[in-house]
Amino acid sequence: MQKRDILLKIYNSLHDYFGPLNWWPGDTPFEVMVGAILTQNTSWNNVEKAINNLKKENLLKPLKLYTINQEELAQLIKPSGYYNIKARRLKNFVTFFIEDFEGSTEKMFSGDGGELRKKLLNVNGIGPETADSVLLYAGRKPFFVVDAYTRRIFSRHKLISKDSTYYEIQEFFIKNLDRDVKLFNEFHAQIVMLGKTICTSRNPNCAKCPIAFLHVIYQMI
DNA sequence: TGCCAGGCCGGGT
DNA sequence: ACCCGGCATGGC
Repeated sequence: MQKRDILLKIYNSLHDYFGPLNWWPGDTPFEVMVGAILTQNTSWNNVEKAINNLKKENLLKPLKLYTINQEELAQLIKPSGYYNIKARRLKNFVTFFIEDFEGSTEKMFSGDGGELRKKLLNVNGIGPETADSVLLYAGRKPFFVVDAYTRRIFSRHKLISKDSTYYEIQEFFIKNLDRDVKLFNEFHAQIVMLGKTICTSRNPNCAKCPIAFLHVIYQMI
């Protein structure tokens, strides 16, 4: 069986099992980008609290976050953890967003995303996963997002090596899938859903994966 | 009750 | 080029 067919089968199984997930949770592309920074190594549940604090104060807008005092911002996003660092990272990103694109997502995402990705990685506090999340979920550009769940699940099932780099894992998916925004969007969401609901344990013997998913994996190896 | 969550940076080898 | 400590709240 080809890698390509394996991946597609896994995707179809997950999609059948969980149903369409319609990611990313967020009302606007700007909210998606803020969420992408706040969720770094943090559960989404905590991020929602921080985002709600910002919404409640009507601060979830580029210019508001551009002008707000960083210490005040830190207090508001406290529930999301690492709040001092994340306040600084949000400031860095919003400054970039305002000064390079006038706070316009249309301007920001006008290209194919290749140049933008490099610029995003130049913003202190934005690494490869956050950059790809921004590109895929806020900008609808076909960049596959790799996260801890992706690495854990796919290496545990021997589909990638345990110590592959971010880019090696990303290559594995991009090379073996059609470069399609909708597919990349839904696939990553399904992987996170799988990890969140039944596979959060780091125990390598974890056997709580959904039957449909396991069936596909064990059929191949 | 300790362990973990949708990473990333900076300093040290 | 890796490796590692630090960052921090809330849920189970």
